[in-house]
Amino acid sequence: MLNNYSKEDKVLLAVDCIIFGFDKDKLKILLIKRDFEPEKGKWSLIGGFLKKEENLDDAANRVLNHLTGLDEVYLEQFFTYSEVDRDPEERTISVAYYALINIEDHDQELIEHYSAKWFTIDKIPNLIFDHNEMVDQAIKRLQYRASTKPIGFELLPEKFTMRQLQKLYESILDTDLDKRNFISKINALDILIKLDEKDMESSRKGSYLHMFDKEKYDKKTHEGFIFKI
Amino acid sequence: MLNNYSKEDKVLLAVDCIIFGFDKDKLKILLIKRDFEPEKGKWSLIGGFLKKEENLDDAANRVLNHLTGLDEVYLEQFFTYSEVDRDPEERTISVAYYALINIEDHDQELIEHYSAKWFTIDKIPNLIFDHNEMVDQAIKRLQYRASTKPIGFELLPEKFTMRQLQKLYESILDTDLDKRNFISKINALDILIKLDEKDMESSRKGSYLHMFDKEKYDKKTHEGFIFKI
DNA sequence: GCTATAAGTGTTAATTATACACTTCCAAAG
DNA sequence: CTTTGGAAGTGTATAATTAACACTTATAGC
Repeated sequence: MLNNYSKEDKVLLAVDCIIFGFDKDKLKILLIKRDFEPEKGKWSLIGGFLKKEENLDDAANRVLNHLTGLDEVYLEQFFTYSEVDRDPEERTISVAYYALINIEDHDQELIEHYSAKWFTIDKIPNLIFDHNEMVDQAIKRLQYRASTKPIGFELLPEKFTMRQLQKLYESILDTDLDKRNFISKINALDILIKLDEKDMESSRKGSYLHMFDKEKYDKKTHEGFIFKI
Repeated sequence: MLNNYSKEDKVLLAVDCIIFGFDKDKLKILLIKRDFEPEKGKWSLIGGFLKKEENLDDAANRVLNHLTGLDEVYLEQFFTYSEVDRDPEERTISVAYYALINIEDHDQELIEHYSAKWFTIDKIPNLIFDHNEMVDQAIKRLQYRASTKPIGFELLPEKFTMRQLQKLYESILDTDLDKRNFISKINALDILIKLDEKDMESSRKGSYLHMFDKEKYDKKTHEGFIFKI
């Protein structure tokens, strides 16, 4: 193809994906053992190359679906990494995304097939290339986003207890929260449905289950409501 | 070159740059009349293609320096645009940056040479491709960043009045601020140096000039201080 | 029926944000 | 010399939000 741009350099464009999951009371990310060179055998984010006929969101979804079997997952692009030597094999620019998944949902067989493993975010191993930097930035972005949009629910089962929600925010924000203050803040938002059902796993008394009321949230947002934790 | 990646598609990677300036009491951006096809003659952001031997920050700096003659300008990458047909000429992915410059500083001749023009942000014309979307997102990112980091000063001359600073934040945040509340907030931050010098342009009484005390800000930040407006 | 354990629940104090109006200064006009 | 116009500069009171804090309740398991 000959056109106005034809003398310009082309590059490989990858997407890399930080997959967050929330297990009991820990925020975790899913990593794979890389099975090809360079850096074969090292821990890595999942990634793949952008194809001609797709945009970056599509590519990130495709890559994520390969590993987890999941579709329609929350994904947010957050930064593009471009150091000249970041990949020793060949000049590659990588667009980083993070994904939020319900850790109970993904395809266990696929995970094993890729030798993937969950790591708590305070014990991330050394990763290839600039992937550790990507993880750090993904956590920062997640902290900001989770404070301003109701995306935390993506990491929880459909029905969850207030305590689970609190633990989730504590692990995302890396801080301790006061139980009473947290609950009254959440209640003031008025975007949850409290069920009659109780979760009996965590205590003898049991703990009421809640659901995120997306319709109500959308309606309130439309009327000017701003989510803030 | 033959390697593990050799069957993957390559793409053109561009950088596009939203250049913000602050003129009197208006936030503006600098646009150029595009002088090549496609979309020749239409208003556009400045941009250019990534070269083999540079990273994206370098490319953005290069592109910005071409148009303004400026160097060491505040630049932040904020999003990568990848719709398949965003550029009708050829598949091009674009990484968007915004820049903050002191509007008095740039090279007037270069601006004229490129038929560039400043537009206030509430009167942006129709731009090529997805550039209007880029501008909208740049403004949002600037609003967030200016609330959490002392980057506003990049848009002002070295010496500025409190009123200029207030007008700047008003135009960035697109809101009115109370003069007394604003000043006491800024004073509470304790990161400005008040000079004995006055600016006599704007009133008969004159208005004290201030400077951003970067050293003090860095020291305070190191000690846990968090900038917040 | 006793016990151990997490769930659930309100009030007060402290901090932060908002609302609001008059005086001062000085160049320019007369 | 006096007057005037216009922006600069300044403080307090109220409202809203956030932070600190401890006891009772429910129930499964022994």
